[in-house]
Amino acid sequence: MCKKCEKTFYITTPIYYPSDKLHIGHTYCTVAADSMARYMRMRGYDVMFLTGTDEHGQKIEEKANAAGVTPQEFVDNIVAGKGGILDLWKLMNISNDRFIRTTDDYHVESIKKIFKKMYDNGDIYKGSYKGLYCTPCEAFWTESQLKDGKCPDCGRDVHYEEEEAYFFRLSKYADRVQALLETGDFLEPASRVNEMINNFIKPGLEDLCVSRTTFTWGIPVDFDPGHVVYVWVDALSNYITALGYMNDKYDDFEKYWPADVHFVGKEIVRFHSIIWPAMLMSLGLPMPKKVYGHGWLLLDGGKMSKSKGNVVDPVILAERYGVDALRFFLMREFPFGSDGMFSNELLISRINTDLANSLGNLVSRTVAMAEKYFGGVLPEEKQGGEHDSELIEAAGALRDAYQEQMDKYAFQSAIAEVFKVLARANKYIDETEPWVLAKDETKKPRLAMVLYNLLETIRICTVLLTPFIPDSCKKIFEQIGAEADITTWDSAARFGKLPSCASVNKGAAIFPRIDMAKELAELEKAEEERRNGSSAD
RNA sequence: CGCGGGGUAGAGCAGCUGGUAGCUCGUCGGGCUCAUAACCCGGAGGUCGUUGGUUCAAAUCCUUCCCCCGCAACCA
Repeated sequence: MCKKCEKTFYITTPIYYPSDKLHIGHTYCTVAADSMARYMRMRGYDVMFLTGTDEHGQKIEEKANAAGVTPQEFVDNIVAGKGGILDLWKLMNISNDRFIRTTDDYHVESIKKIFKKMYDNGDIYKGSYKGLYCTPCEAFWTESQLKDGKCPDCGRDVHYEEEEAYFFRLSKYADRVQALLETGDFLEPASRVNEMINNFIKPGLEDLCVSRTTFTWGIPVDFDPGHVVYVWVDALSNYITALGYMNDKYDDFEKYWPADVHFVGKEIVRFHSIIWPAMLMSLGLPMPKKVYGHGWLLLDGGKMSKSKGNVVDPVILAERYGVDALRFFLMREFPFGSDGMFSNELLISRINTDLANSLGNLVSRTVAMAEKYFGGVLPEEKQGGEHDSELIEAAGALRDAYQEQMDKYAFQSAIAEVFKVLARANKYIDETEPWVLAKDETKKPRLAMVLYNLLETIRICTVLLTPFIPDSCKKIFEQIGAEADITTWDSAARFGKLPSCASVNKGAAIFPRIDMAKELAELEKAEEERRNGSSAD
């Protein structure tokens, strides 16, 4: 197939703000995007999976000053330094095709041109920003933000001030943005649409201030160097600059744009569903096909935040339980569109129940029986029997049910479908009682059939779990003796792909059980040490 | 009355285009012994936040109030 005829799929995560180490919430979003990307690759799509970092802005500048380094040095360390963001994604087995940093030369070059183009279009104009200003905090506040008439940050007096600034004519695009939000399934989940329309569109969209003069860590406005470009204009554009829009670094814009989906946290839905479309309208570009606002992981009912000190560190969990176990938990436990409660107890419980008991143990007992009763290679002669059809039908219908959920980004439901079939397989063992069959030489053909059916069911389930837990699935394929050509998406549609004389290779337990009580205690200690350690440097 | 989401078994959730309340975990009892103290079967446990209404029938539709969370304000 020629390059142009290939089906493409472009998926993005937000570009994260490297003012500090990333936590489990960022990991959640990135793992979701990674799982989707792997799924679409398996489906045969030419996938572009982009993630990156949003490195400009006042907060970074302040953090760098406090640390006594330049802003560039500061972000370099957090992004590319030891234990930084790149390392985290490597650890989490993230398969992104590109990684964009907003300090990359090509991006900076593009932003200047994008800003200029919008200006030339008449969509950016010079005006003045008026408001109540707190001098020590260098921040504007609105009347409603004030606490007792004082700065909500430092509690000091504020005063009225005007500052020269550039504005983007967001108001001009209000109707078109509203139409976009109201038609089709541009923004999901649907509940977010009402939120956007009621909160922002209906009250009237005001033009957006898109330049700053109070700090310098940003991309300078080409034609007015005292100003730097507002970080959101800078950041949102990453989705097109990373494809080579208005730069020479890449040349895939025509191929991949518009994006198939932007995964974003619910707090930045507004930027992606209102401001970003308006910017694209101004640039005369097509709209992304979908913005998906996922939920948050909450701790004890509250938001995870650095100031609360209740941030969950994905590195500790991945190192302790395995990357796949953590990836699996995140995708299996929470409905993607809504918030979910995170706890270590829940994590361990899920790993034990699903990965160790249901899946791992099923593989283990099946492979062990194949070794024990047949020396690891099933005989040619087989005999069907009671209970077979139900299992075969369940496994045969699984791919369609799974696909339906995946295509809706309902990862939790897709995985649940797989585990229904795994549970059916465990039940099948009880029904057919292979250990009884093994005692009767004349029943060997029946026994061989039973084990074959189990191996096939495991194979199909494992293919479908591959996007979520790729490394573990590879190990399972090795154990059940599945060659690469029967680990594909197509192969998951049909029961009976394993060679009749399937041969197995028993290995170590893929998902060992975790001792809940012991681990909870040790985890707490590890996180405690982490906190103390990081506050010291 | 700023807007949005939610309050369903001990915990976490589904059901919400109305028709005797379901899933996972936990718990209790039983079965099995191939397997990672795993697997299979069964039981107990809920007046579905509150008030009033519509209906033959309400977790589901309308209404009152209470509570939690989020957004608005650069935390995924």
